[in-house]
Formats: sequence, C-alpha cells, structure tokens
Amino acid sequence: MQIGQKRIPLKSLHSFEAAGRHLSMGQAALELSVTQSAISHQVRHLEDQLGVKLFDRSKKQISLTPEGARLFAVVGKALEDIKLGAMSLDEETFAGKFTIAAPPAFTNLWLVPRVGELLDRFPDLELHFESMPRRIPSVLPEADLVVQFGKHNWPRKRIAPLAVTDYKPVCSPRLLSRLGKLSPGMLKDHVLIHDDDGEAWSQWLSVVGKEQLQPKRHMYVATAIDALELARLGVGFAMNDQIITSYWLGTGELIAPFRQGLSAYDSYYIITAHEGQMSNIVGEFETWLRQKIA
Amino acid sequence: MQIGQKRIPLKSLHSFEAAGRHLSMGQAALELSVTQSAISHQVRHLEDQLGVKLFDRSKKQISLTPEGARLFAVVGKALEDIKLGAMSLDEETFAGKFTIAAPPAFTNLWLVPRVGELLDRFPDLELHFESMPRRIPSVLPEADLVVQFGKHNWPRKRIAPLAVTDYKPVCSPRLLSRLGKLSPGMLKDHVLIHDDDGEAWSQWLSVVGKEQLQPKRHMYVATAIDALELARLGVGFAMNDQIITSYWLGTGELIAPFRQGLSAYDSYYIITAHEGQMSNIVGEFETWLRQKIA
DNA sequence: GTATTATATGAGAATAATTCATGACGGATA
DNA sequence: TATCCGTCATGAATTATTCTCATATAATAC
Repeated sequence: MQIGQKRIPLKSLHSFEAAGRHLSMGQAALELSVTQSAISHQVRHLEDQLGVKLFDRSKKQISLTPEGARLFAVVGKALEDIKLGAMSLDEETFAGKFTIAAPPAFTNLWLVPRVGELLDRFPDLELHFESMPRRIPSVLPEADLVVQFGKHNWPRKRIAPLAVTDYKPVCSPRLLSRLGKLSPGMLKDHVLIHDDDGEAWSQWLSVVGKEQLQPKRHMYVATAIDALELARLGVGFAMNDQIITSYWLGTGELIAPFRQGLSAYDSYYIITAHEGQMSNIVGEFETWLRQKIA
Repeated sequence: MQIGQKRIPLKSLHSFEAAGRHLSMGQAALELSVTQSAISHQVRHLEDQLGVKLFDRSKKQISLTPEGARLFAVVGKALEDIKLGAMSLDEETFAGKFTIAAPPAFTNLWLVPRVGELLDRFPDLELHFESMPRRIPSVLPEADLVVQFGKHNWPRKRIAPLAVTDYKPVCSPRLLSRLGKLSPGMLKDHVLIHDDDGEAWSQWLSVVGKEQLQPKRHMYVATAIDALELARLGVGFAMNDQIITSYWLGTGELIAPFRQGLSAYDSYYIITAHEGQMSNIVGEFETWLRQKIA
C-alpha cells in the first residue's frame, strides 16, 4: 500500500468531516458556506488520494463506509484537538497551581496514598491530578510534570526514566487456594484480564513457554485500576507492574503466584519542560517522586 | 478573541509542523519538496490567521515561541494520528467483541463489582471496558454502548436517560469522629476534593447558604475514583453521586455526614446507535444495566 | 410516470499556493 | 568594521487548486 507515502490533502478533511457529521453534503456545504458541489469535489478528491471509498451513495442519504467511519473518528478528534489547541494559545497559567498527569492506576494506587505527605511537603500549591492514559494519547496533557508508561518522546520536551517495571500475573488469594497445582498451564481454566491489547499477557505466556495457551476467557478493561479490582474480586488473573500491584500485594488482597516476571517489559518516564524553562517546583517535585519511588 | 470562529488553514499546518520539527524553514522546504519561500509564506499565513507569533526569528536559527510550542505539540500528534488512521483504513473489526464505555468511577465502582454476573449473563462475548471521561471529550469513544454523565447529544446517536444522581459530600468516618459539631461551616477547616472544576462543590455550598466559604485547601483530581480514595484515606471531603459512593458507603469506609444533597445536579445517560442499526446484544445489555441500577 | 431531493460532473472563474528574484538581518571572520 | 555566509522575508508573476455554475444522474415518494 502506498497510502502514507503521499501527503494527505488536509484541506479536504474539513469537507469530509462536516459531510460525515451531517451525513449530508448539502448540510456540510451550508455549514462551510460553500456549494454542495465543492464538498462533493473535495470528498471525491480525498477518496482518490486515499484509494478508499469513504461514503456509500447508493441510497438517498449518504452513509459512511466502515473505512469512512474509522477515518471520521480519527479526523474528528484530530481537528477538534487542533482547534482547541489553537484557541487556547494565549491563555495564561496560574502560578500557585501545580498539575501532575500520570496513568490512572499510578495516580490511584501510588500517588493518592501519598497525598498526605505531598500536601505537607508543598503546602502552598493547589495540586491538580490529571490523567495520562497508558495508550499514549495524541496530545500531551497540559501539566507541569507528566508520568508516562513507555518511552514515547514528545517534541521539545525532556524525557527522563523514572522506574523500571516488573510485570507479573496477580490474582486473589481465594482464587488460588482452590487450586493445588501452580503452573502457568492452569491459566487455561481461568479468565485473563487485559488492560492493554493483550501484549503483556502474550509476552509473559511466551516467556513461560505457553504461547499457545487458550484461556477460558479474555476480558479487556481500560485501566489497570479496573484490572486489579477484577483480580481482587476473584474474577481472574491480571498482569501488572510492581509499582502498581504493590499496594494490594501489601494488604494481602492480591498475590503474585508465579515467580517468573517480565522485568524489561517497559518503564515509567517523566516528561517535563527542558531544563532552562523548568520551574524550581517541578524540579523539587521530581526529586520527591524519585526519592519515594526508590 | 475571535480565533476559533475562523477555520484554521489546515494546509499550512504541514509547513508549520515541518518547520517546527526541523527548526529550519530551509530543511522543512527540503522535506516537503518545495522552496523555502513557500514555507515562509505558509507559516506567515498561519500566524496571521491565528493572530499569534509562532516562531522567533530574531536569531540566526528560528525557535518556537511558547504559543508556537504548544500548537506544535498538538498539531504534530494530530497529523500523526490522521496519517496512521488513514493508513490503517482497510483493517477488519472482530464480531464477538462488545465494548462498553463509561466514566472511570462508574466502571470501577459499579460495573466491575458486577462483572461476575455480566460474564455469566453474556458467556459468548469478549467484553471490553473503555473510558468515557466525565469532562465530555471531543470524540465519542468507539463502543457499542456508552454511559455518560450529563445530557450531551452526539450526532446520529441515540441518547436515553439511565439514572438520576444525588450528589452529597462524603468523608472518612475517622475524619468525622474527631469533630463534635456537624455543620457545613466546619468545612472551612478541611480540604475540599474536586473531580471537576469546582462546580459541584460550589453549587452545594450555595444550596446550604455558604457560597462564601473558604476551605483550608482545594485539591483537584481527574477522576471520582481518586476523589473517593482521598476521602476514604481521610484527606478531606469529596463530592459525588450515590451510584458511585454507595460502594464505599456500603462498606462503611465512607459516610455522608450532611443530609442536604444536590438531587438534580445531573444524570447518567446511555448513548447507543439508533434503534434500526442497533444489534440485539446492545439492547439486552441495556436492559441488564437498567434492571441492575434500579 | 412525475415531482422531489440529493449527489455527480465538467468547464470556467476565483482563490490560493508556489516560485523566482531579490532584500534584509544576524553572526562569523579577518 | 567591512565582508561573507547562511537564513528568513517579501512582492510580483506563475501555477495549481478549489469553487461555482449549470446541468446530469439517481433514488425515493406520491
């Protein structure tokens, strides 16, 4: 496929997006203050460039093809991002405010339990916690300091390793006590809980030589918080790193039944502005983070 | 500010992005196979439209202004998304998959505890849970059924009320036992925990006639999960609806010390495809949801 | 079948992007 | 400080793209 070699005609995306939203070229034309003909030409041009039919025109009303629908979702979001980004360019930022963005599970299971300390350590700050999804989003959240999982570089930002992970399966002790034998093979009778697209489990299974294993069932959640909660309730086996699981391992509500882990699966990184442009608070905060996580 | 009224000249973004990446218009020109002049014109055009200087040209090498840097981050990733989206247009989607998107706290504190039932009730589905942030995002997550907080309409989707909320402050019983008197005024000595921009608390305070109240401190988190966790740990008072708080109220780890609530603050809604295009499973799932939540 | 509504199409007009030729400016060099 | 070099800016001319206009075509409803 040669798509992607070519540059996408960005301008036609405006027409495509409007047409997709209204499911009507006429409406789209109205919104953009051009003629229906212009929309038609633009959409056609885009289809030609991509080599994919985007709309079905067989009926009276157009409808998105599956390909069109997927592109529409992506483009809609991207355009919205751009618009919002462009609109907020000249906004000022309040000084006493400090925002840290981190993966939800990191926030919930690592940061939140340490908030007491944090409030004491930085008594003058108004603290804001934001989400930094594990599936790395298209736009870096606006934050003074971002903790992200995975070595993804952002233009004009500094990235620094924070901590390496040790991925291991975890489950409820109750689930385990029912079973005598303890081998990876037994997972075939259980539910595997994923908070990614299956990558972590698949890697782990191949490390223990069971890449062909078919579990009783798969279940996919959006955050590690949910994955661990499901595991804690005895639904099945989750797979996560120690920074996050240690909270429940500590209380005894989860156990890690297998010794084998994925020690080099991926790491946590810190994203900040570059040295020069970085405020002192950010540096202090980073130091605090590193001390506590060590 | 009138930015945003105008449509952004998408085509110039290509030039801007390349120039920002190389920090050189000449390089950018080379990459895009045009002349340096073309890049210069385009960047200038973009700056004019946005009314913001994007580059500093005082030195020998151009550099992004703070505004330029922010736009660059947004645009860079948005363009990448579009490119990737366009390239992967002809991939297939798997049928036995059922995705439900809901606010993180709803997923974690309402859905997850009922997953056992859910797995029994729908034994043949591969369940996926996605996030639907409370601050309603620009693009509806791709899901068969979305639970959202607030009556926000989406083009070509069906919206139906699911449940009304009853917002009340909650805190740890430990926090409360230290205090004798129980009046909204005492909140001035405590930390207020927000999972929005302060709206819920501000409304509640005005209902109890304390709109002027200055608490000891404010603290902002991205999800209700974190807010409730902080409350549970005794950090301060969170403010949430009963569907979500009932989990911890049930275990006794949180209490709702004030009788006064915000009963009409906002509601949960279900977003699905319209009747015609909706699969049976979605209908069954919705029925299950409604029965359980009643 | 006819009216109606919606999209497609081709040619020309309008607009926008690009080039070309040149100017301007900062930094390096001697 | 004069000169050179590399980089970006600018205006007019050129080229390419986008849009409109006037119809054509197709599906639907009556």
